[in-house]
Amino acid sequence: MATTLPRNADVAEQLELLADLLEIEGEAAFRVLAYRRAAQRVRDTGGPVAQLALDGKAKELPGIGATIQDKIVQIVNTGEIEALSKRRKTIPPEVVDFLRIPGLGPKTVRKIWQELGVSTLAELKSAARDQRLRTLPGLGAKVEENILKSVGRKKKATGPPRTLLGQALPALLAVVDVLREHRAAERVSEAGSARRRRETVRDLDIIATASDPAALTDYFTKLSWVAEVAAKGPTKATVESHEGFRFDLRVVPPDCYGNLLQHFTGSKDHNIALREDAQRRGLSVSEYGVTETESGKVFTAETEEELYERLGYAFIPPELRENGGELEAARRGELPELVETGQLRGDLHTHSHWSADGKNTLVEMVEAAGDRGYAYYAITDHSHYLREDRLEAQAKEIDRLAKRVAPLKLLKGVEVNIKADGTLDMPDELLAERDWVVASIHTAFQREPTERVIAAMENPHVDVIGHLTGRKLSRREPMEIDIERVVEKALETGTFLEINSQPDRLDLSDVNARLAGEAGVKIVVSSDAHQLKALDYVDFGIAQARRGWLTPDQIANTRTWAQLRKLMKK
DNA sequence: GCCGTTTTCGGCCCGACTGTTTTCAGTCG
Repeated sequence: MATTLPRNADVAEQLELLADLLEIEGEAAFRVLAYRRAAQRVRDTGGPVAQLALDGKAKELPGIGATIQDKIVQIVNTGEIEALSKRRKTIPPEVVDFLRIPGLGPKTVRKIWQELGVSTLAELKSAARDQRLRTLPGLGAKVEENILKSVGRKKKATGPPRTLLGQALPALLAVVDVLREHRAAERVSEAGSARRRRETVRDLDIIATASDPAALTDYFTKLSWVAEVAAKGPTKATVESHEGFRFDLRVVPPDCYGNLLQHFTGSKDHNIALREDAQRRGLSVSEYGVTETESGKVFTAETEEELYERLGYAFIPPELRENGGELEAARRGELPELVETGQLRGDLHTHSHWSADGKNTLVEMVEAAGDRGYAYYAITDHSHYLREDRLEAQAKEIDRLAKRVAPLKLLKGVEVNIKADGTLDMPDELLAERDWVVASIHTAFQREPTERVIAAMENPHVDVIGHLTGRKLSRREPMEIDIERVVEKALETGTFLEINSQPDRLDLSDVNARLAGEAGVKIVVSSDAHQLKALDYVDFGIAQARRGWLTPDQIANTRTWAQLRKLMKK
């Protein structure tokens, strides 16, 4: 029954929990790692892995073998992996939560649980308060202090929340600028998941070379906005800002800046795969250089390009470094030429004061679009604010403005709502008068969203589906959209799919964007701007497209309007 | 548990920091 298949996120969650439980049991580290890797692979896969497992094809995914495939089938059949059910009976549920406390790893958790019989967070707290933890070898006052501090703060127990890239990146780049001003600083760059432009980030990573690393590290920990210094050494420090951002700084000598930047940009999975591959070739890779195991000879790189070349790869753009096949592609010289922000010729999803939630007037928005150098610009105010005479009034204003802003081509668009029953809330004859139609779901997210989207795509006037899954990062889960059926219908009908650039949407996700792109669906990158500065959000949308391996050819609005029209329905 | 231009068995990334220690295990990224 296709409708009851577990989602990839659910499968991954079970694999991760099993890994945690095995680790607490003291299982061999590599088996634990195998489950974690499999979980990550499931998360990064576009289509339903449960279906692949049923078809016996899940084991073709890297990191998933026959054993884990069987366990995924168990989830389909009984709802849970057997080995997981079994261990749940012996390990108290809250003991797993101990792992979320900073400084507590599996070894320590196991010791506390087994030797002191502590099995809930409340018991853990009182054991710390009563100074009973320090009776265990290897544990002292500091651990107790740490537990008392973290257990009280509920949020901390699950780690700091992930922040939207759209909020974190400006803060990160500002700190980078401040560090560049220091006399000891030579080169400073953002790194980590923010440099890879992941949609949300946790730690904000900065790397640097410096004439005096200790001085720069020290300066970093003493900046005025630092609320807490979590770790500090001569070449590495971690601090937390008052806003709650965690910044990591790491400093190395200038001649291995390329090695460091590559190392600290990650992802972890990319680096592990790269190092395993290097090791098979007799090379050991670290942030300081590439060492030939035999001779002990060390190769350092001032740039990432040199480093990847030394290891036998084409340069891999940061957005692709997720161990999603980029290493193999780079080895063969088959990486895609990724789309860039400057290649967008127009914005095809924008709002003005004609939408009640639009913050700027039509004139202001259009002039800003002109300043960006766009060739075309679609005004797609919400359909429900354009009832009766308002629609005509808005159209007239666009017409007047169009003459003034030529050669910028203004498109009379609309964002039409897909209603709960799958029909659109603007009649076809009015849609037909519009140059560009975005159809989106804004309500009744549980009501058969796939069927409704498919119905919308069958409408000959609908050009693109807006923010397909309706997710709001860290606020609203995506709708249960069957992406493969949507992709199939998009190809059949010639409907585009949007990458919505709003920092809390970024919808399509990177995984879905890649899936759609590979299938041949054309993607539109749009700002969905409701105010002037939101026009810049396309930078995030383009980053998302790059993370989806998309080339300019796959992005419809890298084309001229004349070229784009030829791709549209009929 | 997974995987293979040295292997279907025997390996499995690498280094920094912390706390508790007199040389290191555990944790973290």
